[in-house]
Amino acid sequence: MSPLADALPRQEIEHLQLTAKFFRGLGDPTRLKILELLLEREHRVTEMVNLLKVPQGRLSNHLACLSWCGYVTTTRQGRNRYYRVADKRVRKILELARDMVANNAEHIWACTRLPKS
Amino acid sequence: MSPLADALPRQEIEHLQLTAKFFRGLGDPTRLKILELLLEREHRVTEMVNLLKVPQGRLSNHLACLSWCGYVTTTRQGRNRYYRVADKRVRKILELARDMVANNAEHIWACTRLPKS
DNA sequence: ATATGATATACGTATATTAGAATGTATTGT
DNA sequence: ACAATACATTCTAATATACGTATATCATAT
Repeated sequence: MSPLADALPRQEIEHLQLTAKFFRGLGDPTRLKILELLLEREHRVTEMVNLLKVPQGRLSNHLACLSWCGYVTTTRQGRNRYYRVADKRVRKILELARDMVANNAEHIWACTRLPKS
Repeated sequence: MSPLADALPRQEIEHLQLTAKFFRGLGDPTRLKILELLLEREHRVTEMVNLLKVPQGRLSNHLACLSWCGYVTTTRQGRNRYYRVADKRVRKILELARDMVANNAEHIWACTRLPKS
């Protein structure tokens, strides 16, 4: 049962849940770094594994997450799969966030409320 | 130990973690709805409790989260506290997200990978 | 057909986040 | 001072998410 179920129609709740899920796609440092790499140019999985030094399986999971959320698209070429940023809006969102975070760094860092980490 | 610690300088990792935390602030439907309300006009806590029908304590927690992340600011007037959106960039981020989600709704919804819910 | 390279998926566990409920702190009115 | 109103904080249990590791798939080369 959604916490908003008493106040809002189901359709609106679902849309909010969807958007929340969408943003959680950006809520992980590894995925953000992947997007930074892909904003420069497309990459294969192995390239990113080498650059980020994270286990391949985990990277694939993160890539799947980004893909589901619509941040990246892929094409296959032989046994390689190329990932690239799906949309110009991704860059815009990240730039806006970067600016806002720059103004707030210490504050966010100090936050010990709901998001613990 | 951060998963990126082998590949990136500490400062960059911290910035990524900060940005991730910032986005997780938007990763909850209740907080998104709060922001929608506040994009129309400022609100007191009790007003939002009435509109959203969530327990006051929980709403305060979400508001604290939004405040730490820099999405909202507050002022006190007597025993009321008024919340408002802190920055025009908040609206922009949410609009970009709304557009992207509209294009991807079924896809995001179907995602059963990392973010389980 | 088999082996190899490249990528994807699954599962158990640790940790992070949210909900639920109760309690605490200011501020105003009487 | 006392009660009432408005809001914030804290604790615990339930749920969600990321990690670590192992394994599976898929395309190509031999």
